[in-house]
Amino acid sequence: MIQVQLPDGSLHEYPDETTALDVAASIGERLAMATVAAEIDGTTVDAMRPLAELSDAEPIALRLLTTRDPEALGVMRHSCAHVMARAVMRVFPGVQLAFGPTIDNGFYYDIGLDQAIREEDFERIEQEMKAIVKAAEPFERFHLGRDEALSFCEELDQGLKVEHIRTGLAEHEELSFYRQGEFVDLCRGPHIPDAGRIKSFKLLSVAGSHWKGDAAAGRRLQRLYGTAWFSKKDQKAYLERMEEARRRDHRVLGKQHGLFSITAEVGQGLCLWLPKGASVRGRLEDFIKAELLARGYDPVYSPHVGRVELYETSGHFPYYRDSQFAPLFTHDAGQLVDGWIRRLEAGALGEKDEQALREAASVLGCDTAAYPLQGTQDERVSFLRHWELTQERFLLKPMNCPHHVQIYKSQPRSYRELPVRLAEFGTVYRHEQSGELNGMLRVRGLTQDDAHQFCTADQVEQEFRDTLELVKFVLAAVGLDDYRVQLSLRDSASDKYVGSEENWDRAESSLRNVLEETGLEYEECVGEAAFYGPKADFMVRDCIGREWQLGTVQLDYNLPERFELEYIGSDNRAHRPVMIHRAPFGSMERFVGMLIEHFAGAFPLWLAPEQIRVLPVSEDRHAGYAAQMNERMASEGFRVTTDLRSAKVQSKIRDAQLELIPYMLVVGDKEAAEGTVAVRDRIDGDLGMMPVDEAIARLREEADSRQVRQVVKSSFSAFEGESQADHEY
RNA sequence: GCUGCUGUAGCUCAGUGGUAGAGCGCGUCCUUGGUAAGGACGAGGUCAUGGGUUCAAGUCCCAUCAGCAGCUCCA
Repeated sequence: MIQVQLPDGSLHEYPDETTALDVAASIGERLAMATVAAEIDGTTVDAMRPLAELSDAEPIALRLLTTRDPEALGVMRHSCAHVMARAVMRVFPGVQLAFGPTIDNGFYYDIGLDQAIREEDFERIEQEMKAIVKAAEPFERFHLGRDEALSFCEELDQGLKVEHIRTGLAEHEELSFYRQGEFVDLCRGPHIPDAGRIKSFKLLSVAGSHWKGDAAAGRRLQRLYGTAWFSKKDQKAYLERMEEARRRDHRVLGKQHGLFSITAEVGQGLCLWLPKGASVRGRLEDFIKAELLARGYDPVYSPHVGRVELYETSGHFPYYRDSQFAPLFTHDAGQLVDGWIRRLEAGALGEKDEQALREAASVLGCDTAAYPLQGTQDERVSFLRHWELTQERFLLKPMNCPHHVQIYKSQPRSYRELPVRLAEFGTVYRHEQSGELNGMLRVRGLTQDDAHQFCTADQVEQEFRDTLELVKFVLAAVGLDDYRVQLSLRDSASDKYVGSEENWDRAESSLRNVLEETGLEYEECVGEAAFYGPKADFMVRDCIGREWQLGTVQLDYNLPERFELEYIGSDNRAHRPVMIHRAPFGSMERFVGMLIEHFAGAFPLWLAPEQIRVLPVSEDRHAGYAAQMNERMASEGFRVTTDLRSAKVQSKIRDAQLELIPYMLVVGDKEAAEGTVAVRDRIDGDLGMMPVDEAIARLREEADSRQVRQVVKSSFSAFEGESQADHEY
């Protein structure tokens, strides 16, 4: 007999072979039906395995995982991945199984297959999956020793599994498998008792991947993504959420509403801010700038390029070379010599090529007569470097700090003027891998809302507190109030960090103190800090629950050292300041991209590129009064246009609604006669006629208080079918 | 960067090796209207680019460029 303790504390006795499923059945049939897996000693396990096999504890603390538990969802999805793999093997011969894990909201399975699986094939695979689910065959676990397991996988012709046992699982003496009908997979589990527990699933996409994530090895796999749920309703809600996210895609909305443009003509990852997008950005920048001034920042400007030496000193140029635009040389031979050095250093230069480079450099005007062709690699590199140092080399700046450091150094600093806070909307260029580019969210030219604070170690805490307040204030202005902070700390066991132990301790506890004191949700990530200092990243949740990593605050003990920054302390001696990098919103590109998705393109009044549209009822009779209203609104500081097309007012309203203009002023005979306007709100519709002054007061109040109204539609039903625009925003 | 998919009018997309299409938008004209689509006519294309196969290529093949999804990366 075994003793089992349930979460309510009750103790029960069961025969030796009892499984979690048996326990559930002993409590009730419906519970057994709903039981998907079990939790013993905090780990999720198969419900169909004998409990005695899983734990030696007396009693065994058992928690049944039912369709209500999130852990159960993961188990079921993993089983669904097996079902999918089984179905794929039925449809396509010669499938090599790789890995099929659970991910957020679903699962995937990586498979090797010569033939490309296309979305058109999903239907057939899903049909097979349905048949498998309907047959509701059990998942059966069994174990094999290493040798048996290897020959078993070889028999099954699953070469990737063989390799995985040999490499990834080299230390496992015994390997577990799950059998479901004709399908057997090397797998740690756990799984659901039988396939019938999968109530709803759908294949979502297929994409390329690599064996063990190693692209260099060049072993391509196909990754099939799917989702699965315990009810059709949950799945439908999930798919609707996905659809909602897709509908908000800033790349689509940005094009539709003329906010920004990224084209091949201009260059990959290089964003053009169209007038309307520039307007939104301008409002945000003005707003942030005003805040910075109020908080004691000094705005500065710096050029878009800087001498390479700056970034060599900072250490970034060599380290991030691959993700930077190539340096600019004023000498024709610059690029050539640069490539030459890199080839030498990589040891990838043959004698013949070296001779050719020498001649070419000479043709381009670099005197290589004294080049030590017979010398060591170091001697040759140093000859070239010496020449390079006599040349001007520039870099499109990949970050603003070196320039700001130079501004700090432009005069001697006293402790009395600290902290020095230098702020700039600084545009930087990074040559991101082409596959990483994504609309405005990942670009190659971006403008950071950057600032560098130079302060003493005891000022760090206050500076961090101020930055948090700034972030809070600005995020509130755009209706974002759900965010958390990821605090990255050092791993005290490692010695890769610069800066004194004492400074780190002090800084880390300062950051933690401030976070505690603000009551912000935060998590500590030990070992995630940069080598030069701890950092705090802001994770913001938008109105449909997606999390965005926006800004960051980073302490830096490295650059002050490398650039030999100093200030004169009260003791009349030189001290090294601490430097704080902070870009609370990351980049304007990313922030505005996120806002487009957050607002689904419908910006609040204070940010809307076009705030008001005047709609004359009759184009020829009311054009004069409309022009008068337009002028009045413009003189009150609103961004306003007038729709002078000879269309019906209904049609003009429809267009303005679809263009997400916050307010429409309908003007006709009545309004012209009485000096009023009929106000239509994008959200609430017709507000009726009112005196112009009242309309102005109302809109001004909304804009000045930066009110954010109706960020998200509560119901998704409006998006179904063709009538998607009905009363939408 | 790697893998897969895609590239046709300003936008969204049809298009079977044999004459280039639709809806929306745009222009002109008619219409002058009261809170989500008035009507007629019209313009608009080197089918991403460059090669190839073929009597014939938007369609098939190769390369390049770009986009999308994923992988890998992100100071």
